[in-house]
Amino acid sequence: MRYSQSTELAIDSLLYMAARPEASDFSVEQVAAAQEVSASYLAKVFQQLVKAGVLRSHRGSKGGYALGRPLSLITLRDIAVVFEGSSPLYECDGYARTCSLGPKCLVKATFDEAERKMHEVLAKVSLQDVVAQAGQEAAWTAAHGCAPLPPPVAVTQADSVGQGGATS
Amino acid sequence: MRYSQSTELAIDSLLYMAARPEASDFSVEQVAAAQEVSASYLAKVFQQLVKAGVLRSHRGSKGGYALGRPLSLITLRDIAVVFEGSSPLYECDGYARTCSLGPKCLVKATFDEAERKMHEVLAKVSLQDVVAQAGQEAAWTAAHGCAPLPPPVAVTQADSVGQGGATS
DNA sequence: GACAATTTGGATAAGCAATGTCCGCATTGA
DNA sequence: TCAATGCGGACATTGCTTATCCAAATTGTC
Ligand code: SF4
Ligand code: SF4
Repeated sequence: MRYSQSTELAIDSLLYMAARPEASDFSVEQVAAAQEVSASYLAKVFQQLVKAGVLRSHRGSKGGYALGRPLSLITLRDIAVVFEGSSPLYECDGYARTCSLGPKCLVKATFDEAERKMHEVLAKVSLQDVVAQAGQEAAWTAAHGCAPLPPPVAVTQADSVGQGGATS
Repeated sequence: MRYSQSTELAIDSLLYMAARPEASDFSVEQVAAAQEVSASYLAKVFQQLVKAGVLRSHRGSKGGYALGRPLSLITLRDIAVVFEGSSPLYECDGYARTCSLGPKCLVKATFDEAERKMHEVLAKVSLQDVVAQAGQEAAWTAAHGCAPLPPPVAVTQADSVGQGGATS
């Protein structure tokens, strides 16, 4: 059991956009390049986020994606449920087969409670909390000489290089 | 994201054995028949439980499986980790790619905390708790005329209220 | 209005882990 | 010895996730 890559990619992408409050429309291409994933795939992820209301899309030329709500109203839980679904993690399959215990069963009740507690934690942290903490972190790491995030809003031109043999 | 069928099958099977404390060795065939699954598959599940110490196996003629520990020392968490693994649900893939934040990142920290809380709940409930609650449940449902579990040995013989008619 | 940029949705392939089965071997009690 | 049983490996099947491509729709700009 593991969170899908789509969930992690969505969070990182939203965080990328959240860290650049000045820009209003991000193209899939731009974000995909920053996250080092294919635009094809990220496009699908964004579509799901639009359907969920987390992103707003703007079609046509000069179009792109923007956050659909204030940062403080987008929690980690909101993003997770888009890709992981909201049906219970523990399905209680045996109930349909051999077991005649139902929702009253302590097994099912415990797993549901565990899942609820998990969601409770995720719902308490919004993207705003994350960027705020990242900002403090940035100040700390800057004092030690490492770059905490790809430089904000500084990416404009100067990307005519880069496509050569990357690895090895 | 969902718990694997193996996890649910394991729990139901262990519960089946736990409800019959007199029998000491259960063959795969017997349990598989009760759970209405193939013996082939259940055998694989049991092998993993043996490796984890939850079950003890007894090879050879008259062999079978028995619980490896007292009921009170087998928690739902113990069973879950056998099939779901213990690595974090949120892998933080972007960390390896583009993100330079690490374990200090609030995203990762929050998901880890959520998972920890979840495990905390699961670790608090043992098989003993489940069978005890099922016993109480049995008394309650018996008064209403339904069969809560395939009649184990621990049922009071005081009242024989129409246990005959099984479902069609 | 033509054009370019961009999202949308469908179709679909590739990859991978979970599911499910089979069979020969090892072990053990009778 | 023999039968019953678990063990472990190999394998087939299935379904979901990942990933790509393309035609269509939309929209700003010239
Ligand atoms: S035991 Fe509890 S969890 Fe397992 S099948 Fe019966 S009801 Fe569902
Ligand atoms: S943002 Fe946090 S979670 Fe996402 S990759 Fe960077 S460190 Fe891992």
